[in-house]
Amino acid sequence: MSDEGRTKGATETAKLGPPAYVVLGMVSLGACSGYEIKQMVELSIRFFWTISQAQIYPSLELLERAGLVSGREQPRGRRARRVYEITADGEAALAAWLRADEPMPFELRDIGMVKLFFASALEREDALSLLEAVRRRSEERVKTLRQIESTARHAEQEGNAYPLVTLRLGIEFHKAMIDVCREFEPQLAALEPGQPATRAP
Amino acid sequence: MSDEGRTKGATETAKLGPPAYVVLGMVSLGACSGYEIKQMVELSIRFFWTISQAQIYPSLELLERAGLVSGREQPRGRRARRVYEITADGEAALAAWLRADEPMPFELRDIGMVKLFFASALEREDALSLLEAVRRRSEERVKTLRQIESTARHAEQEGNAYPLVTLRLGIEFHKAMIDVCREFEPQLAALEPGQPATRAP
DNA sequence: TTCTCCATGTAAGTAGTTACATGATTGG
DNA sequence: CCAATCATGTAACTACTTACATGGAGAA
Repeated sequence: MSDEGRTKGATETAKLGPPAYVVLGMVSLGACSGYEIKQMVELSIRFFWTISQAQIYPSLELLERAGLVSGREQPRGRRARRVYEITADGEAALAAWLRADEPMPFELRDIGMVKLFFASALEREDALSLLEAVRRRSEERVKTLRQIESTARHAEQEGNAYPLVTLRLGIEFHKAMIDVCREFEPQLAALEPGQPATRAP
Repeated sequence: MSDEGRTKGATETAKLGPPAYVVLGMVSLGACSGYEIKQMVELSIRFFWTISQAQIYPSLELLERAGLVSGREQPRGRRARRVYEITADGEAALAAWLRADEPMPFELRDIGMVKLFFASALEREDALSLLEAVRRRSEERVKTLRQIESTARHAEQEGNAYPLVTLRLGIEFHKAMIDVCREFEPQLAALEPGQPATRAP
């Protein structure tokens, strides 16, 4: 516990939640305005973390009060705009969060898998289309992620390989899901048409 | 706001959310009491869906009012206990939900991947331990899931193959994550010690 | 007797979203 | 001039969790 720096920063830092750190991280990567942070999230981490606009502006205020970012008005023409930069304290706080060995639960909430789990309540044909729907969803996702790949490779060339790592993580686990679906589809298809999806005991 | 639902079944069914269908599904698989439903969730779908006890009892009431389950008091000794069975309407509603082609978003919220995405703010050593932590987490998860495998195989032998499908889905996508981590670990380790985790442009 | 499990229920709180509200600027 | 985009802010709401509250039953 580094209770060393006892600017009010340190005390406030303790209560920051993941959304605030996400905002801080995006500012550290060069996102200036709240609007830009939202866009950057949509272009990058949206597949494993989302944040709504309504969370961003309060988070920025919080971070500024804690001294982790500094903001100033920088209107574009007559349109109001506040831009932020990360401070030294902010860099330290971000790194401390990244290093912290708190639990990192893998939180998955997937109605698709839930439905599949209960698919014994369906007839074979319907269960098969459910399985196919789950597969197709992952195929779509892989396609989408592949489209982002060039951006991530570009970031890698510029010295930041981590977006590419998380992208690969996403691509590969959806590919794994596709494989499992493909493995079970023929087995299901082999059952008698019109039968319940379960076999008799 | 509530149009005093006098046509029970159809109108009420429309507003059931995922938690209620999960409860319905568990009753359909033989879970009797609220307590047992909670336990069954913890033993099965907890890795892709969770439900807290505080949601279960209200859901059961809702389902019963909608005629999708029927409950009766069945105390064990002097200990109060209400047991439920799925009704024909309930079976139909469950199947209709499973067949519905609503969107099934794959919702993942993973602080581990978020941290990895921002790992360029760390020095090489710390970034490497983060990557290793993400890998170890998946290794743990695979271990846990393997322990459930026998239960799922047993269910398969008894005619319900779907728990095994979802289990395999979980195992394989975590195995994919482990592979990606193992691929990047040596690359990171190859960088100079003490260097920032990013390479120069 | 005391600990753990069985069993239900609810009040209070958190985290997050959607939707609304406002208005400037740019590009076709 | 109209639509899309840039830009901020907030009120109301939903979904869900945590924690508390209660108490019987079985086993050590």
